[in-house]
Amino acid sequence: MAKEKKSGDLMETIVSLCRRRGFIFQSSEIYGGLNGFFDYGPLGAELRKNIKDAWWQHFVQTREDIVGLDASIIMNPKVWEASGHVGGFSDPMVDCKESKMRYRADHIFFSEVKVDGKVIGYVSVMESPGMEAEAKSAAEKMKRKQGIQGELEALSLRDYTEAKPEEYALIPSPATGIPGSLTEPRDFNMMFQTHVGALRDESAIAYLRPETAQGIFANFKNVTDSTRVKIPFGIAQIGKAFRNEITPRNFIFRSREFEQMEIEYFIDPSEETWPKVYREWIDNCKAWLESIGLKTDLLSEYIHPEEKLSHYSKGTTDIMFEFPFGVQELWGIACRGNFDLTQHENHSGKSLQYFDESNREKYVPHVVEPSVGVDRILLAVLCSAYNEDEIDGEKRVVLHFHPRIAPIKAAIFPLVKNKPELMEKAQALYTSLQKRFPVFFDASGNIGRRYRRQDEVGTPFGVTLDFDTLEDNTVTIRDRDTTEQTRIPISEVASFLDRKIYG
RNA sequence: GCGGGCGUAGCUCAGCUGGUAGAGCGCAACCUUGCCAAGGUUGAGGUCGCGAGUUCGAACCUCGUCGCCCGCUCCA
Repeated sequence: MAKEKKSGDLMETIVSLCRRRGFIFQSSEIYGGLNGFFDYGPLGAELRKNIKDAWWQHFVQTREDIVGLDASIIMNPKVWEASGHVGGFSDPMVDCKESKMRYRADHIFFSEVKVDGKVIGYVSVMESPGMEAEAKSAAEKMKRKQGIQGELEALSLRDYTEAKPEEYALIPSPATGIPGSLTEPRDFNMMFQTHVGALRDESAIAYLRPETAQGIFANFKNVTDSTRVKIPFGIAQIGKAFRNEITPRNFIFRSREFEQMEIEYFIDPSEETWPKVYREWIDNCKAWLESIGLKTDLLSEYIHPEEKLSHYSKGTTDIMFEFPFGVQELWGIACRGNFDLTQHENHSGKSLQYFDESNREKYVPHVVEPSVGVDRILLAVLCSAYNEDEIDGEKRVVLHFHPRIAPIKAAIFPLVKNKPELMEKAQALYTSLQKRFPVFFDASGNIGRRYRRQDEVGTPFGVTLDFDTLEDNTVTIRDRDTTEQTRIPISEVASFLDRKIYG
């Protein structure tokens, strides 16, 4: 839920930095770009990979109860019928021709106004807790205005998707009250379509997946048959998903091609189990976000109100992040019951039951689903890390990335360029470190400038070789955040970095 | 998609009432430099988002298109 807006300036600054230093570019920019698609540059690609690796390591490789999966992007279209995406993954929209507002059709409610069985007009209201009362008072006002006596019948509110074509001209817009100013509902299916095989007819239609979750559900049986997982267990997946969003916005926050990191954590169906697991997952996800360096005070939780939940959902909580453009969803943790597996049972005709040895019971497992976007995390990481401070009165731009996810771990600097012994030694250190860490070598310009250049891309350490190095084989390590320097033997640089990065 | 604003070098911008482009920063090379964007010299980089039209002539006017920002909407 977007709350108050802050200045967009910070966002623009970050977008500009991303472009300038090679984190993120607009897709196919030389051809004018394409709305809702982005390319990750050299530093962005590293950062992205580090985020995914950190996630995979935390949630898959270091856990005994979660296994990985990498499903195909295009699947049998029946998967999307079962999941409800073919029928329901669209938002019918209506525009108000007078007020220029756009609404989701199922957010507008309307009713005919009847007095003594005679229709005297229509009222419409926006979906809200008090919409019944609001509609009733509008109906009464209409009755008074038309000077009609008699008994006002109870209103029957329906949403705008249920309006009959002949009613479009009669229903007023909630914004203006003028009948007929709304357009008819128009469908926006958000799935990208393609064709599989040479024929381009109806039978060949397929979709780019709009979420990775269904790849997990569709493989539930494969995983339980081929591994020895026991409930509770999870299946994790990182992969691209595609949604033809009506309005991609806020840089990479909502794009048309994005990457998800999802887990379906399967549990027994008892009423006691899910609330506990649900809470554990919320805490676990927050802990991971903090472990990659997101500022705790920018995180919050949003619990979806019960009346907004889908019929099958027992609860959903979003971990929110305070972006420069508002507080927005970062990570959704949803308790989806056994809806998805049951749907796939029904549509595929295959049993997706699980036999629980512990109580000799057969059931379709329930699921808790933590789902997060790589690109959203990356944006949150950038926003959280970005800072401007001052060093000796000079402004500095710095990205305070956690060393674990920083694209470059350390930069190697010979203090000056015109001393061949220094250059040689620095080169040798660089070459040896390169085998273990992404490191960067820079000998151009004065040392201060080189420090600043690395600050701006979030390199946590600067290793400088100076004249003492030639005497005693020590180097200085300069800390990005404090700018303080410590001197250590050149032979200990690798283990120093290892400790700082992996703890 | 609808409405409003915008689009000149990597960045920030200048460019008079139409006469085919400039600055600062950044970048590269060299010199200098014993630790936080120093100094000097040289240099690279723009068919003014793209495409049409008007005009003798368009960065500047008109239309279209693409993209960006804001609102409606969206939720990983």
